[in-house]
Amino acid sequence: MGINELKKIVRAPRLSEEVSAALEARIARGELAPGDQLPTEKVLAETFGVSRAVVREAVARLKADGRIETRQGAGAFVAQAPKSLNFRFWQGEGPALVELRDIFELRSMIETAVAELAARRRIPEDVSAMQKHLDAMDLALADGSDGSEADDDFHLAIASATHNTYAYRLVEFLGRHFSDSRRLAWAGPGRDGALPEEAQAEHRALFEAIAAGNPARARRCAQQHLRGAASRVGIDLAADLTDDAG
Amino acid sequence: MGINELKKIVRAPRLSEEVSAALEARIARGELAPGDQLPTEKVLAETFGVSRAVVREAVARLKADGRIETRQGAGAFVAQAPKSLNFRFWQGEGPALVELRDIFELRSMIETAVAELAARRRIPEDVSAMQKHLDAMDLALADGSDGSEADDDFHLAIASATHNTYAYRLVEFLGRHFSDSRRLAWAGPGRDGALPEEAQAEHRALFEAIAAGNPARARRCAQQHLRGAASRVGIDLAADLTDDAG
DNA sequence: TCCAATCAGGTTGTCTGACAAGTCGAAAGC
DNA sequence: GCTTTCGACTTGTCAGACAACCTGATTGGA
Repeated sequence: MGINELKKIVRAPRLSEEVSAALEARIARGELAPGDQLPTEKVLAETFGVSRAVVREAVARLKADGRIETRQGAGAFVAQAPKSLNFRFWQGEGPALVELRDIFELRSMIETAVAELAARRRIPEDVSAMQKHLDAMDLALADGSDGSEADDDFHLAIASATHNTYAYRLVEFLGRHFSDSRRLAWAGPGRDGALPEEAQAEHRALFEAIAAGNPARARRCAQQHLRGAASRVGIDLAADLTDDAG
Repeated sequence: MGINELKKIVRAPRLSEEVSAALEARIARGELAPGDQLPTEKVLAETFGVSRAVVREAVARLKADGRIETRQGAGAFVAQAPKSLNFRFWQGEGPALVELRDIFELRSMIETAVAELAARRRIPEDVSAMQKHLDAMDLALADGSDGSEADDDFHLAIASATHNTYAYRLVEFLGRHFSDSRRLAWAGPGRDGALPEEAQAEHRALFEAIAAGNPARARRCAQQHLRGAASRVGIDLAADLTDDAG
């Protein structure tokens, strides 16, 4: 019922967000299939009890997400194939452990390949950039501050060394979703343990393999690092991943 | 009416897109650093010579992308680290040919890892699903029809065999943006040549490696298949990718 | 002097009404 | 029967107004 939805939306924090979320839900639920035409902005405004301006902002958001397309004079339609990938890793509390494992695994798949490619393609500028972020992490380790940002930058520098724009963007994308767990690994359970030091050792090994231009070793180091990172948040990645791939 | 037809072809520029692109460029160029406050909507509207509604839509888009954040009463600010969930490959028509190599390369990186994982995890149901799509491609090959859909399904079946939701979704996403070039490989330049047959041979080798549960061979087959696919559209992936990774 | 409450100006969020630009189907004319 | 024209409809844009909210400065008292 539209009325019940309306009641919830009245005087809610961000009207346009509520509307876009409601439309998104309809699409996800299959009520609006790809190719279907959305109700007109006028109808939507009346349905949700908001002005057309709010509806337009909600539509603009979905359009930016690639979920719908609009044609002036014709209407708005559910997009056939979204042009952007929306990994909704978790909403609300946190990810299930199974999902976390999948994510770490995907990350491992990609970053090992990235490390390998970086070892082939890196130029001196890439190496010095990596070195810089590695030093920053050393520093953070020494004074006990948060090195998760340098950690991020280090991995991005590796991705940058592939000289492949899309690989870089994918790593960047995945890294954003990992900022929480990465920060956890820095400031989390192992404050008194040697967890960050362990990670840093892995970082250094990975760095040296890439700097030395050894693709196979870079791959192995990246794999080991990702396994370590996973284990540091309580996930065993090596369960059925024997190391015959290196 | 020649002019009007031309106008039809060249999509009319949306004002809000121009504004958002301009703002995005400013951010990318560093004129607006993370944390900086954007000019007010009023100023932006005057600057670009558009109404505030257009500016708001442009801002809404950047907000949806996570590039900026707004606080009612305070202003709009460049996001510290974009935390968008969107991985947008390109906006508009499609990638430039120069970028195609990067994309094929990324695809190769991912699908080789996917094939390897699929070889470890596949269960009988996965194998029969792959077999089904392989047969469909054989059929399409025999009667000369379009097998690109079965081709898609085959690769998705492999991704599904990893039993990793996110890996599947990533392959699905990449595949969608590759439908054009894949169709090209089927119905394109090699109508009289043996290109589809060549691809099918690669498919079969890949299938058998996964079905046999041989991760290393699956990886090699996937890599060879992607290289073949790239070469079929005129891209040489093996330029600096020696095969010491298998 | 220091601190807290208050106030004023500015900024985003929303509403309303209007017109321009474009689409689509049906009626009108040949 | 076919093409053209027209009109209703939809999205895109504009303008002005008010509400909700934030921020910094002022003001008042301790």
